[in-house]
Amino acid sequence: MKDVAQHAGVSTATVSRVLNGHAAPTPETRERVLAAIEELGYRPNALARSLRTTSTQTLGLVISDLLNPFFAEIARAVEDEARSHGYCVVIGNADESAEQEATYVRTLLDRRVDGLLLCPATDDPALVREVSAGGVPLVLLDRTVRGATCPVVRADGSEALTALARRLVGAGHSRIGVIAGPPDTSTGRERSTVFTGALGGLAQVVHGDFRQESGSQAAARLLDDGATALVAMDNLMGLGALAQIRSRGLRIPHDIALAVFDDQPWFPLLDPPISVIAQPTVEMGRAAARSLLALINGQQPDDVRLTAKLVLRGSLGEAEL
Amino acid sequence: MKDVAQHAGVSTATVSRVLNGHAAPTPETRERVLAAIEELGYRPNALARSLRTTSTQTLGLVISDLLNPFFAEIARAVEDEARSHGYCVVIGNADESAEQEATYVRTLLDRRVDGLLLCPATDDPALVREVSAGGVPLVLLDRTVRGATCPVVRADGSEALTALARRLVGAGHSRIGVIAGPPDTSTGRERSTVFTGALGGLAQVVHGDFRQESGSQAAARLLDDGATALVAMDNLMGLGALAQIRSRGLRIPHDIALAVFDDQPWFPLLDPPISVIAQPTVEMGRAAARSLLALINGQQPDDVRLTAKLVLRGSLGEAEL
DNA sequence: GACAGGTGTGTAATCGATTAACTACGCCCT
DNA sequence: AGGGCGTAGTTAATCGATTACACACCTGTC
Repeated sequence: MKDVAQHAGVSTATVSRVLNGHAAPTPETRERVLAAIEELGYRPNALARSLRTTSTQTLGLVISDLLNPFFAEIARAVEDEARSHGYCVVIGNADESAEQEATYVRTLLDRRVDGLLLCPATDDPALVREVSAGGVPLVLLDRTVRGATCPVVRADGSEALTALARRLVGAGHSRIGVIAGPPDTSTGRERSTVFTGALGGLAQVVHGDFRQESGSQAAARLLDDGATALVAMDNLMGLGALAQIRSRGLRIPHDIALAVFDDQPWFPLLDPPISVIAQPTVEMGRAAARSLLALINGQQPDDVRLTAKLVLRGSLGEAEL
Repeated sequence: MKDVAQHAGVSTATVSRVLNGHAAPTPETRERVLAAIEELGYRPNALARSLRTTSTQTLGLVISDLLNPFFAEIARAVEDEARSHGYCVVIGNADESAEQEATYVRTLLDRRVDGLLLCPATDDPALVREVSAGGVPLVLLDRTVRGATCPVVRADGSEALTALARRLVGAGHSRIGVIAGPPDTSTGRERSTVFTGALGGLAQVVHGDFRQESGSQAAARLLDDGATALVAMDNLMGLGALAQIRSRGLRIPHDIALAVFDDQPWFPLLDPPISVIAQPTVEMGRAAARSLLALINGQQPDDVRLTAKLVLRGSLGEAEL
């Protein structure tokens, strides 16, 4: 910057003013400064700027699992929304591990992100408290924690799950296997609670960890127990369940009915196409980014609840179409 | 930091030394400082530290498309490797757009990342030159650019593609549709060049843009032209091709043979399972991160070429099994 | 012609860390 | 006793920006 100033025959203050679009500098001064910047290929040091202004124009996003396409899509949406407001997003991948999540949250805070979006790996409010105590704007995404005091953006699957339950019961299924998420995550618990509630006593629940392998194992257990329908509460566990079904040579929907929470582009391509509960993923990401930006600007955004929708495609049997 | 120093009855210099594990401070001084840090919940400001040390312990990763599971997996691998060396990764998503890519690269440079990993959206070496001119360590990943002067990490699919070509010809296919990537990306061009070369004159090539929709359209065109086999040079275009095949009610492999470059967890679940050319995705990401870290440490890492493998599963017809 | 008021720039303090250079304090040896 | 030396800790410069305040200059008015 000093070089630029010297080159243009002005002080660094003036260079800074030109850079930040202050009203002060004369058009001709501005011209000279811009020429010097161009000539020297100068780019301002964002670290120094942020140190001085205490604003990084950066949002932190800590997601549960980058390999889960659901979260990848969320990340993409958050980023789009943030960019359109002049913010940049730093993504941290917690890999469904609470420690790694905490590490990332702290790293991001140390780098002074202006706000933080978090898809918490567990229910435990400790980390959320820590962030709030630091006074950093925080929005929870997809999942919540016990006694959360910050805005939460999530999808509500109750209606869709109830409709799904009704349909399965109506089709005569009496042993329905539920592949649920971890009981210490809000989505893991809530989805299966709502669903099993709607099923009366017909459900058998096995908890997985939102990963393919656990879905496969859970499906194995449920199939061994004589389930005639499986519902996976997450796309990766759904993938695992499918693999298990295939490896046993079972046919959908003839031998086993299947539905999955969270849609993926390849579900319609299976034979039969898989029925799903589709979440408004992109809208969730955008809404979360918007809430966070509002919070940063001193507003108090409300929680956002978007509704998930049941999409029937054939994997539940003739009855559904 | 000043507060901590005061609290512990020492100067900020001593606090800094304790923080950075210098030999100087007495065990008891260290103890007092740590106590003060604990008590005040002090966390050092990474911006200030980086400004002073000119090192951010951060790698930049600009990928072509976060929604492409191939790149998501790469990102995950890069991050793992970086973390194990004490580095943090900032991901930028270029969405296959050269401008957005340039924007991200500049943003990351402005934030003084210690090094940059780039999956270039196009062949154009301009951006690479800009980075190199700035003296920032740079490694290209998956794709290269014309006249690249920096280390490149990629998968070599030549053998697999040649084997695939031989097999298709051997099975009697004479109109083979190739759904290639954009001609201005190295992977887009090279894969189809190698493959069509190995096919003699039997190939018809349509270029897509590494997205699902383009794969679908390309497949439509090729099927209209009477192709009996389709090969998609990327998993998303493969997904599109599959959708097109399904929507026409064609059966694999009876009506049309299909193979896809780049494996995905759900390909084996289709009926029939899709034959693919599998890339060592995780190893690519790790290798790229390692090369970049070596570059940062002043070494001169070689280019890395990992080999992709043909995996036959049934979608090419009886002949293959 | 002096003076208020406005405008464009420069000076220097500041953000929160790191670190070179220096000081103060023992301790040992002659 | 005094000089040399090693060690623990302090002072102050520095990284590269922003910005409050001061200053110089110009214009218009009485």
